[in-house]
Amino acid sequence: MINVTLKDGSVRQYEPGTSVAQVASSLGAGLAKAACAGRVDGVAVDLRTPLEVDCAVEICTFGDPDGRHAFWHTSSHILAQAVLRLYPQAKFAIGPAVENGFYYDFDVTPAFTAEDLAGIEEEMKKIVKEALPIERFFVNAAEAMEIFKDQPYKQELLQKHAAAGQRISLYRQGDFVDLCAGPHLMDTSPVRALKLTSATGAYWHGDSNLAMLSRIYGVAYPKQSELEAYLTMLEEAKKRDHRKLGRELQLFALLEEGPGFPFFLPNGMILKNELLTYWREVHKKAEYSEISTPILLNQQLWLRSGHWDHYKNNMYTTEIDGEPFAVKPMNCPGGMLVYKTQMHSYRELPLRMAELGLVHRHELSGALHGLMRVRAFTQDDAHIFMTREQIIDEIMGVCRLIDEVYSLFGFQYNVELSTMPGDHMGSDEDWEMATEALKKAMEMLDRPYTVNEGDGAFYGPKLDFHLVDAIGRTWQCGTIQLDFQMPERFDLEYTGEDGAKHRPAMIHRVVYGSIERFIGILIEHFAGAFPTWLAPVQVMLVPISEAHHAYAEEVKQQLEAVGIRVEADLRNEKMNYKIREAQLRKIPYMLVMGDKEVLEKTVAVRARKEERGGVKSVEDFMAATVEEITSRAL
RNA sequence: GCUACUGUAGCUCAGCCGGUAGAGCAGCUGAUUCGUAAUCAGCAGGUCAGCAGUUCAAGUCUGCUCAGUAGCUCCA
Repeated sequence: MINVTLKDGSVRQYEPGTSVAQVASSLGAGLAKAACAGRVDGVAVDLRTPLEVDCAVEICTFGDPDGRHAFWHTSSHILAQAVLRLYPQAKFAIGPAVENGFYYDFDVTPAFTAEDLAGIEEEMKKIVKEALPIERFFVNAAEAMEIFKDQPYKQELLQKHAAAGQRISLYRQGDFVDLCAGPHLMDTSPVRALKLTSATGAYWHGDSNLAMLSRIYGVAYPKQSELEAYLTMLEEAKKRDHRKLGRELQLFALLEEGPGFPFFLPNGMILKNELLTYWREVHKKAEYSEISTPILLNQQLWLRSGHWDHYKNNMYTTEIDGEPFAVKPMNCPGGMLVYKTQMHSYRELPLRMAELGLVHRHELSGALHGLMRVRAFTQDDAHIFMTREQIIDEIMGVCRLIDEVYSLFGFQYNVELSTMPGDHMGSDEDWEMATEALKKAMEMLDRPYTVNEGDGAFYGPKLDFHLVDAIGRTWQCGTIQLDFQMPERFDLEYTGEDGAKHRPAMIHRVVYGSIERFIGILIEHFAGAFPTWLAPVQVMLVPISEAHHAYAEEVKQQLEAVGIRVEADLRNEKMNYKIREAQLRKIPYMLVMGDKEVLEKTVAVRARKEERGGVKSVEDFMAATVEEITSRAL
């Protein structure tokens, strides 16, 4: 007998070969049929995995990651089965569960379009109704090749297994058999609420040199109400889309005349300038100096920096007096030249030079996305030149700076360490040393991070800071890159204590990342209702009728005198109309003024934050608002 | 760049089987002077993304180009 320790700690005995599902069903009616997968000793397993040794078993449901995986994976098989029934000529690639649902890739001609989805969805619902048992079985490589003789993509996948001499795991549900490691549900019936969300293209193996397949995405839940909740969440997310809000709040514009080149409107410019003012304050405190370098520089410089060899495809070029020039895609080479304009002593190090540099990169047209992905953007860059001994301290200093800035906005973030890519400059030893330095700094700060192998910049490894936005997407913003290559290429030097010349080490780093992307994320994070210090208009004055205009003008001058951004709505409109409009513009405060206020020299405050509302003296309102703005309260 | 889709007034959208463009909001003018999310009336707004083609006739059909959307690839 095998001893099985259950989730609650109790121990039961089962015959060898009993499956996790049988354990589950012995624990209570319905469990085995529910949308669930099993875990044995904390490892996700298929429910029918036989128990062979003493173990701890827990049963997971749709609510946890393993349960979802099994549920969505089975959903993708149902999708494939439906496609097999309706499009027998389709070739099957792969169909995994993903973060929010599942997909399956097919090779069909013509490619699937959105119109095809309804029919496939209907067929899927039939398969769910049929409650087909899902059966797992194993074959050898030759048998598998026979089963998939008409499926070139499956055959390609099988070749790896065949070489390794492995037995091949297959799943069958009714007339459909797929190559799959599982886990899956026991049968197709729990997939009650499903929806196919889109039909798109996707490269085979994610490689843009290979064939483009037709991918169908879907979501599925055990209950209709859960599906509806998910769809509602998507609708809510749409409402805070920065492209929509950017237009409505007149923050920025993206016009056909400049694809990927954003225009900042007056309101957006206020927001941007507030961010930059704060940025300069923080950097001054952290002992950075500020420089500015040209946008256009001679091609010779880009050859020297390595950008011409490694980044040419993304660079805009032109010619001046017969000489080739390029628009800068990065600020570093300019920064190197600034360093070289003078001799440097070890006494000056670490030398921190910041630059709000406008860079241009030719991104693929299909990659552009509002302010999040553009072709011209301002990096809040800085280059730190230092001795090797100072590296760890400087990295930690930048980490703390990034944390301080992100915290101000209430952002969560996670950190990734990206290591040496295939296309890189410099020796393996330098890369090793640089990577270790980044790791060491993170360990000393006791910050968690994940490793992203081979994703570093061509000149050095990096720590990437990913902000988590309002709907759970992550965006790469801050980055810290340690670089031994540029100082070498540009022959940078400093004079050491010993009077000899030494090579400084260098860090590239950004905090916001790009001002444009950061603004995009801020818009979605706050759904356009910015904290008062960032709001383009902080206070709207709403006189009830013309008789109160003079008082409104008077209050306006008082507020302006202390630096509050205020507008008076003196249009010939009803108060309700003015309030509605100010509300839609997401202005933090509305001051309503009628006979009563004029007489008492007060204002009736309608505030976005409840606690700031009520009737107040102008002085009290001003003092509280100035405090809120200067403290940059959320 | 690739796959699929979309493009009509500043914005949101209608426009059937091809017969020569329509609404609401915003804007302008006038009336109205009002207590916490839309006062009423009138006026003005469009080379139907662009360029070709089919047709007696194209917003509508076809092709190409441009731009956008969802993904893929790439990335701050």
